[in-house]
Amino acid sequence: MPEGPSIVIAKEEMTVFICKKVVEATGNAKIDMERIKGKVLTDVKSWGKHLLLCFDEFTIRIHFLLFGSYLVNETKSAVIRLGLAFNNGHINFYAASVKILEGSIDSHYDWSADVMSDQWSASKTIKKLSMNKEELVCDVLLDQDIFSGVGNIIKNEVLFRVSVHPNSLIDKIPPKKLKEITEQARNYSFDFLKWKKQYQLKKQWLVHTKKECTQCGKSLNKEYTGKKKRRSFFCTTCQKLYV
DNA sequence: AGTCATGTTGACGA
DNA sequence: CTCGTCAACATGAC
Repeated sequence: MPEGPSIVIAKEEMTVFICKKVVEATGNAKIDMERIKGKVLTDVKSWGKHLLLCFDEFTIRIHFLLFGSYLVNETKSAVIRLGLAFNNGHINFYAASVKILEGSIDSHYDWSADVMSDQWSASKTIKKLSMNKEELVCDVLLDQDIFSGVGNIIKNEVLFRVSVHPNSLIDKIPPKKLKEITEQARNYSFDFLKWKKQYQLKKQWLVHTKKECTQCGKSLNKEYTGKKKRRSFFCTTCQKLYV
């Protein structure tokens, strides 16, 4: 479920409930269910991996972490974290992090950081990169304040696309290359969205979980890289290391 | 059947 | 105070 494009799909599935009143709010989430009951869902938004259910004076923030899931107009035999019933259907969330954000949603998020947002800004992203020169590119791509919505799959695929080694230091990557990384983080995210909708995301992976390089045929490296120690798949021949 | 993973937070100690 | 490390959460794919 987790990466940004998947949250966009979730958001799209839930727009049918906009302007509808919550008839019943249930589940074991540690939030005030009574406060939600009777309120009208005013909008459904997303910021990176956050799914945002907006009401007049507050927003329910859903984060699926690694194992979270949701069902629209369906139910499965699992503990419901949050269940919202409307007159035209219902949503169930499972194993997700649920939090209430007070007041205007704009006060909580920098929309220009979200790679899926129409307010996304390449120039602001590059500015943030210039403030993180001592970091490795594999860490920076996973930094949600810089590339909100990018997850480990997108990280690996983007680095392969632009031929950059995950252990490259931001300071040593040429500006033109940094721009390419930034633009591809967004481009790949939209490809991810398209492929996921066609149920052929995995089929499109060029490095993630792969054994051999799809470009040169040599065997790929699998390492847990950077401060974040997330697994990276890369080709030492095709992906240049900037240090 | 056991291992691992599209993720994040908070506790703890150095 | 800041940094790094680790546990915790919880589910499905292989």
